[in-house]
Amino acid sequence: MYVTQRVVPDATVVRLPLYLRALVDIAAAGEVTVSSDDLAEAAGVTSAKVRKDLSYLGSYGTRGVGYDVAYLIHQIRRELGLTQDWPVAIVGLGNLGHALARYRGFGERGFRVAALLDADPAKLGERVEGVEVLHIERLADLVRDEGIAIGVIAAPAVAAQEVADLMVDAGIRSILNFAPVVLTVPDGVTLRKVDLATELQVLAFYEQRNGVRAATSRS
Amino acid sequence: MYVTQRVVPDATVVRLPLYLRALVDIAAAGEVTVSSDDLAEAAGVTSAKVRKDLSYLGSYGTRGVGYDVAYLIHQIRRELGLTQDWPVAIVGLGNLGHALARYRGFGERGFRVAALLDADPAKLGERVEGVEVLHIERLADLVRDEGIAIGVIAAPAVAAQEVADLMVDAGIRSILNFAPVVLTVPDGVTLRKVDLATELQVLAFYEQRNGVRAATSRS
DNA sequence: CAATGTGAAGACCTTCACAGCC
DNA sequence: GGCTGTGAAGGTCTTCACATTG
Repeated sequence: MYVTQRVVPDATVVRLPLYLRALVDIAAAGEVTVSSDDLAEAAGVTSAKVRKDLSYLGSYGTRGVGYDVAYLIHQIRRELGLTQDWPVAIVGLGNLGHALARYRGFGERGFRVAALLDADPAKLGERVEGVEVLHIERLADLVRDEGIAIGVIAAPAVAAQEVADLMVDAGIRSILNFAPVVLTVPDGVTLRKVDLATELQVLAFYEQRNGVRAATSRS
Repeated sequence: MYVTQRVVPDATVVRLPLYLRALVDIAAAGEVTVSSDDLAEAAGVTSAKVRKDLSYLGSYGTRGVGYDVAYLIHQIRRELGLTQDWPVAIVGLGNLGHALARYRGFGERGFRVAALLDADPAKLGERVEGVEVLHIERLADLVRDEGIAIGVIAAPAVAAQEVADLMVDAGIRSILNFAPVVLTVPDGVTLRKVDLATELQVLAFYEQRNGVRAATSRS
């Protein structure tokens, strides 16, 4: 058992998907190499940040030339673990769960919606994009049979912690939570959250601050 | 009055909604005062962070006692600009746009969905939660008539920049973008983004880095 | 005595600026 | 000459630790 040593900073990790998307666009435009300046522009960051971030992955650029687009795409995919398919389970098929189940962006990026689960008997049996909605108690089976490693919580806030516990018990170690509630998970489980109302509240703060009097912008 | 220039750090701003939600729960549980320790636990952060964050708003606590829950809720609401209602426009009524339009969490937190817009004639006229879907060209009128200050982009990636431009032209200065693309807006416009596929890619990174333990039977 | 409020220290992240290499 | 890769500097955020206060 070895302790994982951080090589890539967290701040860099969240930008890698951004670079990846920009690079895919650049490749589609027929470019073979790209400079840190151009990639920075496409990703909406500074060129110093691009160079620093990419330097954590290794020395994949060529001085005086730039980065080989196809090679860099490959390296970032490898670093993000996107050379394999990740089966995902979505729990909770209300409005948001349905939208997520139908979202094409997941499949396009290698995340296959392998299971849809709900606790409400009225929702069972329905098919969304060809995947049948099963009862939540089937989760552990599906994790084992489908190799599910990532769970998405789209359940109501009151049920979210219970769903998280079930996911952890079933062996899931990566959870994306959309419920507006603070979840507790054991060490070794990675938890990220997307909080829609919070995003609007943060916008309201800056709107109010800027609205009172013209001020500097944030982005 | 405002002799001191009070600057709330960005990192603190994004936590204020978290504290607010925790405080509302605590108030509902009948608690009158709360310590930084308890609030930290409820919000999933450290108590030092809570005290530091709240100190940017002013000295609202009482040493030896804690914070008055109702008063703190009021102060955070005021700081976030949540003492007023914020009319929101959602542009793009695909899967995600529909889900957002039906999401109750917005209304509960003072964000009223005042307008639904799309460019696709096939979608016009439909009503979601009582709000009619109108053509995107009506945006400027609605911003003026409804006082819309916040725009939500749920349009396809290829249309997102165009939508952002229309929003800016219409006078919107706060934008929440769900399209997986980098947007450019002028100074003075606040832009935040929610990128669903990116969240999963970040999870995949940590899932991979934490080592593929033999917990699942992937072939 | 309990718990806040806050300087100071430390960790982390960003930006600068330029040496090094193609 | 052009552009990467990276130490160093500069900022921002977090954590510590304790003086201060009710």
